[in-house]
Amino acid sequence: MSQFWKPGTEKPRILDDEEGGVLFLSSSFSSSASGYGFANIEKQRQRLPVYKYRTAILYLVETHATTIIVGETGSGKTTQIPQYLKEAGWADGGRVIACTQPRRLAVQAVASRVAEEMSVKLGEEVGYTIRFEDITDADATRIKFLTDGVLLREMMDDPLLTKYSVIMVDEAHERSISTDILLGLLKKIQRRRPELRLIISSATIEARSMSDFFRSSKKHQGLESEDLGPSMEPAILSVEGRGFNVQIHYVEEPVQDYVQASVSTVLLINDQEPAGDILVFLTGQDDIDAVVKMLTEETQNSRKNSSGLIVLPLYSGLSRSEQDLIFSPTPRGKRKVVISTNIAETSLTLEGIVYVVDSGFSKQRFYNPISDIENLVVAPISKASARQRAGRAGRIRPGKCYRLYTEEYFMNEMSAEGIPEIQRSNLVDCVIQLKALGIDNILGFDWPASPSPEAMIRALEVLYSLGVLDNDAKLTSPVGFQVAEIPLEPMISKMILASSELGCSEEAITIAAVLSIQSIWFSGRGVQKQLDEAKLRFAAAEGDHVTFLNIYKGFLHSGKSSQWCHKNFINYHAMKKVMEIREQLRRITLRLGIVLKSSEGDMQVVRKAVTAGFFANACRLEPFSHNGMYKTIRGSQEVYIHPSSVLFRVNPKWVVYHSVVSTDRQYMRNVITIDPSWLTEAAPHFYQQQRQNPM
DNA sequence: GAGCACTGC
Repeated sequence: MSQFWKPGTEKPRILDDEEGGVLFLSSSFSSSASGYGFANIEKQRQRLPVYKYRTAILYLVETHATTIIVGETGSGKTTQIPQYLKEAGWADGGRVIACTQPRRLAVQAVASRVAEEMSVKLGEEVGYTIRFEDITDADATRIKFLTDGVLLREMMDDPLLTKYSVIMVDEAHERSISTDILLGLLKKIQRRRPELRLIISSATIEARSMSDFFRSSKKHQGLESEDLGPSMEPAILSVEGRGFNVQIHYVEEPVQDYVQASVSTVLLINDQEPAGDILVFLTGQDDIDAVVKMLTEETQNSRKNSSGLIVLPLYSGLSRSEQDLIFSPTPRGKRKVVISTNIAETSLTLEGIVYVVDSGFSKQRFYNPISDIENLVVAPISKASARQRAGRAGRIRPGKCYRLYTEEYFMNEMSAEGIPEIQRSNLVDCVIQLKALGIDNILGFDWPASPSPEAMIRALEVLYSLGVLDNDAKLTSPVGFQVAEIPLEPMISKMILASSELGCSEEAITIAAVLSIQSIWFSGRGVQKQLDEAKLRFAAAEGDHVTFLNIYKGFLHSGKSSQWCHKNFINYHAMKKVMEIREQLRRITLRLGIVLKSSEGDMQVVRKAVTAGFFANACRLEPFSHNGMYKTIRGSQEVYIHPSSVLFRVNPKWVVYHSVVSTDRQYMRNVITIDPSWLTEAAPHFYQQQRQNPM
């Protein structure tokens, strides 16, 4: 192990490689103090790296329709730029400055921070909107933070987003589906509203390609070069961050087994490096549990330094209390080692990390439009992710990042950016959203990154079979518009609409709410057996959906008690979320004129309603199958009932599923028994067509 | 016999 590492080249900053084409403005643009009160906060604000670009930013926004700001974390761009814009008058005359984030937590955190800096009450001049929470005042709010998903929803009522003068899209480098749709739509809006200003902000963006995207609107616009109005040429500005230097180490030879290599590297750091916590990036729970186990054994068996290690796993499936351990301060003389998934790359920030070990891999979603199945596979990360991971070591002082791959691999083989989510996903949600916004030519939509035509066509097919789109691929009335209005997967929305006619809409919105969250079960480690036993208490012969109804009934009966949840291995926070979504759905369905009605225990109509939404996911048990193999009716794909389902090992002949998870096999999650005659009833042409053209 | 991470009127 001693010659295992070679020190990487000393680099002044992590983000120095190949950000070609980024304009770095000279300090001659630096502005002076703005003269706003509250000396302490004002001083703090002035110390942020973004401050010296204040005048430059305002100048660029004034003169360019789109400004692209490349800035590392800690530059202060998210909190400061909206304030600069407001100070410069962009919120005068009742106009609003918007700033979008991909995550709810970030929206709340940033909004509170800005309200505090401006000494205003949150929800007045500064507000935020996320699902279930609108902390804004229609008359008073001038700076509004929101998730990009909420802004997309706002476009359904106000397609040109007329109340906003400037829209800042933050974290654009993450390239989430919502961000990409939003960018495509904002570019369209810009042609109709030349006065609208866009700021695209991002950490390690391929600024050039984003700029190309916004520039190309010019050619569509024909003659527009009157002297008035902003330049359509996007401006690019780079702002440095405030992180500390992170020294990069590479392995000399490719590692065979990154699990083993992570363990050795952690022990090596612990042996040879001064105090400071370690963060290890692996791919998933399996890897993580393996490394935790190996390190824990090492700690217990060794009389050496490694006894000072506190080893903690981190992934989203952990319970709240297990996650809280991560944030407790490291005791003196000890060293914390956090073994994490990608969750620590963007969603969670750990303080006190000085060393990062990067396996070079993460689990990523890939969608196969032919089989219509999303796969979760271990894949190499991008350079942008590698930098992001390394940056986690430089938050409190200079740190080190140990990459479990060679420098040659990083330089020559690692791709610069990850594949945008929109090219790795099922597009049903995305297509219906665009249709609802009046975008008829989906295939011709101007995307920052185009999804594959196959995926697009598959989405159109599914929506057509649901009766959401007509022969001309236009939204049907009323079903199409109603499905688009309900903020759920279209198949779930269709189930709700069908339930209205079947007289079980109360049950349907409960099922819809449960299917919309990850899991309602308590996910602790080492409680598997108790969890299985608890599940049996609610299990229904019809399947998981009916089981959810039993749980919901029990929860209500207990007075929504957290102890009841605890006793039954149900996640109380998840149940609270179910109640919130259900309440939202209740309001929406009432607005759509759906009468809420319970089937009073008749589960046959409930199963019919599920079938009406999910007929495309119908499966039949293979005759003579001894291992529970099913085949999908639509594509003859081999699938199995997931072990978490109440129908696991029961293997009824006909089922529909909610989703498939794909590991070594394709597992159906959330399964319900059906009668095959309901399929032709629910979707006659879909199943007729299937018979004629078996796929 | 098994789960990357987010998110929505």
